[in-house]
Amino acid sequence: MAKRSRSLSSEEPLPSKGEQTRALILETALEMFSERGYEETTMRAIAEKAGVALGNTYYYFRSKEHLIQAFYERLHELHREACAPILEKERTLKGRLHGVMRAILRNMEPYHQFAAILFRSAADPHSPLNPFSRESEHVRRESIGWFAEVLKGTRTHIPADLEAELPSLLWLYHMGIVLFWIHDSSPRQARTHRLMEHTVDMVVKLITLASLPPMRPLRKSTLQLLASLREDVA
Amino acid sequence: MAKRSRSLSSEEPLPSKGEQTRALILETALEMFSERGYEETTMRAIAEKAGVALGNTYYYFRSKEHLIQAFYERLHELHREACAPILEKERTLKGRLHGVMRAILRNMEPYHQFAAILFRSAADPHSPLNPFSRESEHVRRESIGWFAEVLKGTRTHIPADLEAELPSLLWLYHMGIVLFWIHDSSPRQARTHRLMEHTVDMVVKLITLASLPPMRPLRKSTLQLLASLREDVA
DNA sequence: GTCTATAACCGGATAGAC
DNA sequence: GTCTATCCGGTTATAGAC
Repeated sequence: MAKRSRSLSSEEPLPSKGEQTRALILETALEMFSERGYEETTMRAIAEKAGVALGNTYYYFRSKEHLIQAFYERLHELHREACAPILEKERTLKGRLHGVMRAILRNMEPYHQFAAILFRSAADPHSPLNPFSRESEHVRRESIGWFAEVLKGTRTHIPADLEAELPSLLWLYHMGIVLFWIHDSSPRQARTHRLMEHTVDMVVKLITLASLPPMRPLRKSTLQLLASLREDVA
Repeated sequence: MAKRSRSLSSEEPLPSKGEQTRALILETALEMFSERGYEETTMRAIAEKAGVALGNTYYYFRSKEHLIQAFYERLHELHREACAPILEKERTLKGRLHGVMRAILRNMEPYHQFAAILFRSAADPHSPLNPFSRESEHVRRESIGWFAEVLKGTRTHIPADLEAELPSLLWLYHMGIVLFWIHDSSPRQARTHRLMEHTVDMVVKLITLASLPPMRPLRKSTLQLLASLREDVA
């Protein structure tokens, strides 16, 4: 998260002035949000602490909500880093799914209080933060990609029709767990972890069951229902 | 929805002046919300159209959001009226559950656009509109009560342990459908209706299955998990 | 307790000059 | 890219009338 110094010849493009200012504003905002809370942190205060003019913060972030969008993307990067080693180590479906889910919950833990705001906006179909929105599409696609990885790395046999649909379904499952997590006021969100562990078990059993040849008709008709429900969530 | 005239001797308490003013403000606000949208309707405009002073709207509604809370309660009354006849007529579990769910979706239909705002706030664990909040407790309890009614009126045998838990679970199921509904942009929310019809079927089959004697151990352990997850959602 | 009128505060957002 | 000035609307405050 620390900004790399400008010293050198790394092959990555060096941050332009604008990128630096943008980063400065974002850092300042996130820091203040977690210290005082979202509502209590005014755009004016962010600008002042960051040493820029109010108008300038709006040059880089279209609205206060967009600062949260930026936070969301950063959280997503944390998830990416946390999931990669798990997907290299674990070889069972259960181990992989459980590992990924636990990593995600752990990453979010410091932001539990603050995340409520994120998901308030996320529930609004018109907000850019809505997980189904165009703005969130990139993040969503990549997340779904991780769940595809979860499936690919195991030796569990899964029929192709189901395997095509499962990544989106697992992503949806993970959103459900996150929704529970937001409302979970137990210490360190222990309840959510319990729910997650039990449901991961159930999900894995269900996948195994649904992959059995005799289940083919039921599986087909269920997948058909899903197809007919899909908007462009993919 | 029309305000009864003051003419008479009905046994209901006649609305006091204050109640009339309150109702006037609420009617005006809801009308404007559905015409122009929530964000576009200012408190000043509501007050002006209702012919009261701005301060007076705040006398009756602590905030703009509380106007939505009032709408939520009104919607709940619509649901109550729509569900009662269904629970008198239908005698099968499937018929009752399906009827109730369809009635709820139909009632909400005119407010699809507008309901997004409601649920944006509802997703915030700190908002009074959150379905798990103290302010929503009365409405939630009554809703859960309807689902208890759905179960009681059938001849389907359901073991006591499951029957105790089911109303809350069905309520949760119904919240899930509503969540889908909010994000459903298909004409007349046709997708949601399709989802509802299929899942009502599945839920009924699942209940029947879970009620079978051989399922007792699995049922018990699942109910135990649920108990351990419960905060005070009841 | 119900209501009016008016002014002010506060903070998110925008316009336009440099 | 950055700034200052301004707008706009939710909310609050005040002082007084019925």
